[in-house]
Amino acid sequence: MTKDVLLSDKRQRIIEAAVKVFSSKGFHEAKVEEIAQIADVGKGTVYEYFSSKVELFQEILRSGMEFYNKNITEQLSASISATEKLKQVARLHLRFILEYKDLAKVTMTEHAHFGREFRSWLMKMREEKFAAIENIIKSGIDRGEIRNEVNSRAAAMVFTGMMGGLVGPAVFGDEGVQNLEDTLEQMLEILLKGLLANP
Amino acid sequence: MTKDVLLSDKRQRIIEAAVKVFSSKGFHEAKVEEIAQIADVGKGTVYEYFSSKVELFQEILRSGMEFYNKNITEQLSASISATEKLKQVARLHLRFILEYKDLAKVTMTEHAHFGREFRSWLMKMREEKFAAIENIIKSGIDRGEIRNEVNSRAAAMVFTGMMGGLVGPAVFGDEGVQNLEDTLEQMLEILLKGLLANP
Amino acid sequence: MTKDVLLSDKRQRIIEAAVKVFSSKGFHEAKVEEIAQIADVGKGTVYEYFSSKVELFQEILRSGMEFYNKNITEQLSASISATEKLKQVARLHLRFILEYKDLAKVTMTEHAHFGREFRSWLMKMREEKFAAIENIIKSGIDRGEIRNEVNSRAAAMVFTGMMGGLVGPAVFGDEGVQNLEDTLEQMLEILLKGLLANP
Amino acid sequence: MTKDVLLSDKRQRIIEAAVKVFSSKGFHEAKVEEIAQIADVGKGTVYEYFSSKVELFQEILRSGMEFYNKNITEQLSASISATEKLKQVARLHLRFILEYKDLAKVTMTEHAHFGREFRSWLMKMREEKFAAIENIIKSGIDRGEIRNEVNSRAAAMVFTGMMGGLVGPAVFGDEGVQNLEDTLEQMLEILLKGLLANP
DNA sequence: AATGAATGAGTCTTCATTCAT
DNA sequence: TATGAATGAAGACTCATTCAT
Repeated sequence: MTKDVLLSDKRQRIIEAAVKVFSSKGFHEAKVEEIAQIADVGKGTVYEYFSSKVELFQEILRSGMEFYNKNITEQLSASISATEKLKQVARLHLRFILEYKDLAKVTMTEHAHFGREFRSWLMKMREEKFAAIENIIKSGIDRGEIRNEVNSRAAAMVFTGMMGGLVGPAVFGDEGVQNLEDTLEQMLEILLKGLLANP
Repeated sequence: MTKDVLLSDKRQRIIEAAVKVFSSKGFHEAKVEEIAQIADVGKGTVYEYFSSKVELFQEILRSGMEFYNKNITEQLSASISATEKLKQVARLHLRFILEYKDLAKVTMTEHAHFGREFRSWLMKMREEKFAAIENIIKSGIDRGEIRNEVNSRAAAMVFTGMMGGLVGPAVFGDEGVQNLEDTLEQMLEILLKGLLANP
Repeated sequence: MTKDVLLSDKRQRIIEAAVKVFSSKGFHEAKVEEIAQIADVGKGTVYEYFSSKVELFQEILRSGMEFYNKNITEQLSASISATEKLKQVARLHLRFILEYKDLAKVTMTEHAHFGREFRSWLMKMREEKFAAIENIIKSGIDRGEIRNEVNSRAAAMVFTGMMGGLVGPAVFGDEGVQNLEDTLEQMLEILLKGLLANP
Repeated sequence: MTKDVLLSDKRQRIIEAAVKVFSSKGFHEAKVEEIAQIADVGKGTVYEYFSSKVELFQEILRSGMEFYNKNITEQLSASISATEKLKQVARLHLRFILEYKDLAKVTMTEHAHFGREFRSWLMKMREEKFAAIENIIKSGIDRGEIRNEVNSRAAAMVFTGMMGGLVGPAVFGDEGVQNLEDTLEQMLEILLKGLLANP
């Protein structure tokens, strides 16, 4: 019992330390030794839990994405209008990113080092998220909420791009961006005006 | 003269090779030796023109941005409506990115390694571009083209984010994204509907 | 009692596992963990019985040599001619090697790692074996069985070398060497023809 | 010119240093850094000439064997009796081993680390040497020099084993073995007495 | 100016050994 | 006694950079 807790504790500490270091330095500048130090474990211990630096990075991405998905999915109300759904997703997304800035940063950086296999997994993940947004929009069109002329793919792209445009600077900027929630509402107002049949 | 030409020829070849390699491998996986080989110069020659690998990377970013700015600025008609200006900027941007995919890729990747100085230069650059967009929108509001209620900063963010959402996959995706120009028009239709006073 | 048995059982299992692993991988490529796994004990347990990997290796050599000596000595008839003794030693040696191939392999490999102390113990062991052969030959000369002109040291060297030439490939070769016993008889025929006064 | 000389000079120095270190410590205990130090080059320079530590070791084996073969082959008189040929090979072998003790030591040690490919090349090499000896013996039998009853394979094995029995201790023994040449003659006397039809 | 051989600082990774349980 | 999680010393290897030619 105690052991299990300790074990996962150590694993968790390594992950958290890695998120910190990867997010501030990027994959290559991150040193395994520094991660170990911050996690307060021996260098070798990192390799007890992860077979390599790459595997540690990928594991962070993997579990980070899952965590994100669970987080968003669980909180998303089921039976509301498409308009409200888009608003909710946007707000949850922003809140998540701000809450887990470092994790978000890791997720957004260089993925050059990985095998084709992992890269295509990553792409698939993104496509799934994109498809979810597109589906919300499609259902909005079906329900007459959103204008008929709207191309769902283009609309989803505006939505995801818009979110990226908002959180990107927030995550990478040295100084904290202020009033993000207000800005988000204003962005949503514009987007929805562009989408809706009867704004 | 001939010499000068040869020299700058070499410098140019190094830059082009570096763009190729940096874009396909990222900064750290790019090897100076490979760049030299592709440029068909000796490894030492790279250091005749650039004091370090980092400086070469930064120079590419620097000149790439200048090139982008000149390219867009020069082609942008002066006396047209805000609506047309936004459309033009979007189209020119897309065309530029597709034309200089590799350069774009380099511009979009990891900047973790650089000193505060360079990073803030990069931020300033982006802010300038952002401000230009915001100014177009402001003038649109002033001229009554764009709705009064629109927050210019939020609108500019939607615009830039939207562009990022469009070209990101185009640049990083393995398979070429089709119909980008069509998609752009549909995205613009949505955005402008959201912005304009009398769409 | 039961405990003692269990303990020595464990010790024995570790030795047997170690022989297997050392013989197939050599000292350095052999991992303590693998030995422990094959012995079906914990990694730490190995260190309950042997103070280090080197000590385990040396213990195998030590006990292996003792085992060999006892094996040969016990089976060697006392009152027979030198000729017959040489034949017997040769046959017993071959049989032992084939029976304990892995152990033999361990005995025959790299001893570079050990302290001077252990290396000289090893040398002493070999010299003793060599001396035993030489004594058989000397007695053969004394009894008129073997030619007067024969140099006993040289003869012993031919004998031991010959045995090495026979079993070396048998132990290290990937494919099992066939007809080793026949070949040994033919080798003995040659050697004895060379040694004996009245072949 | 100068450059070529320098280059091969460095490569040669690395090989010689490696022979020294590999022979005294074995493959695993040999450190690349020590080899570099003894060769008086930087650690990285070793990797300019050899792609890995293993490759360096294999190259030594490869070129060492070739050197040995050339050395023996070139000096071996063509048109002499089988008896004289065996004597000559034995003497040349001994002389070579004593001259290149360290190289010989390397050749005789652990080959566990290598891929199947290299190991079978090594086996082939040995088989060729063995076959050469066997052929000398066969021709001796054909010419009536050597007894009809002699099994050529067994005889070749006695010969090669005998040589191993002589040079092994000479190479690995801490103290120089004396009178090796005398001992060899006495061994040859025994062997030839055992082989020849009319000794 | 151009080159590429030479270099060694810097890192990931392995694994024998320890020690708390 | 038995264990295996934890450790860090040690070492192969990489590659940006230098500098003699």
